[in-house]
Amino acid sequence: MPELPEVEATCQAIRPHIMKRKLTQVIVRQPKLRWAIPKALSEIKNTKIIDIQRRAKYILLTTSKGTIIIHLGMSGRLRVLKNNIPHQKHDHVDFIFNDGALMRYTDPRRFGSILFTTADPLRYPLLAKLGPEPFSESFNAKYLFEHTQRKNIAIKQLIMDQQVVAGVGNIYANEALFLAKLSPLRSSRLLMFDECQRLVEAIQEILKEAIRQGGTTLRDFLSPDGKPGYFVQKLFVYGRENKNCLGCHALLSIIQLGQRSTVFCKSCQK
DNA sequence: ATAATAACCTGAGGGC
DNA sequence: TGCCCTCAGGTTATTA
Repeated sequence: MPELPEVEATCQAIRPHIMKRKLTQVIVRQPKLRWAIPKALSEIKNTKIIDIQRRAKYILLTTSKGTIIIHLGMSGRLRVLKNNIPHQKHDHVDFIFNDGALMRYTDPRRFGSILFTTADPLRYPLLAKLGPEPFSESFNAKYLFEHTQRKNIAIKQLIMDQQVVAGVGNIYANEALFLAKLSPLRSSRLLMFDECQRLVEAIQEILKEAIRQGGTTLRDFLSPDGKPGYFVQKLFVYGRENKNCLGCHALLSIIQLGQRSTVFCKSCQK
């Protein structure tokens, strides 16, 4: 899926097309996503989109009647198209606007979700316990250091925990650890304060650069305007197992860590 | 309470 | 071509 930068890119791309527009109809062809799409969403009509925000990997569409919460899962995608474009196999939901535009949710694996709440979306159970945004002031070395002390797990798994910091997924966890010269296997409790400082900075830098580039292109991520993201050209380790480390030329290792592929340089990352 | 693992799905790609 | 296997941007539920 889309990790934070891809979700951010999605928000930026759909914003000019749907901001302040009137949503006239929501067509749900396949309600079975990660959770069933609530019926209230299909009943929405003539609702203005007031704001488009991102929280962690969630997209929040604020409307005059409540908030639509969208998560793209592993393979989800949102695009804005002209109306009347025929739907294909995995085009599960269409959001139709009064100006003829159509925002289409496509998701082959259906790990994503589309939810709706009339209450504060940040209090919604799935969002309530999320950790700080990586660019917020509360995500800093002291904060991360405290979390490394609380649990004893591999540092990679710690930074992928959405309750520790929101938005870091498998690609950017690998990349950030390379940038910080830290082994993904390091026990969190053994991190020094200055290593936490480095890691915080690495996470921020890698995400910032990825956002600047418009996200990463892998199998099926295209930003909603149809352009691919370009970050893949800048990946140091992800997907480069058994290739040469771009720092020292040693062969990059690949291991499984918490069921996720983990690529790193045994020589550069300690 | 914490940590590992199973589960939810479909499609792509490799080996034979 | 086709079958079988493994793997893929995530996160929750279940088990130990």
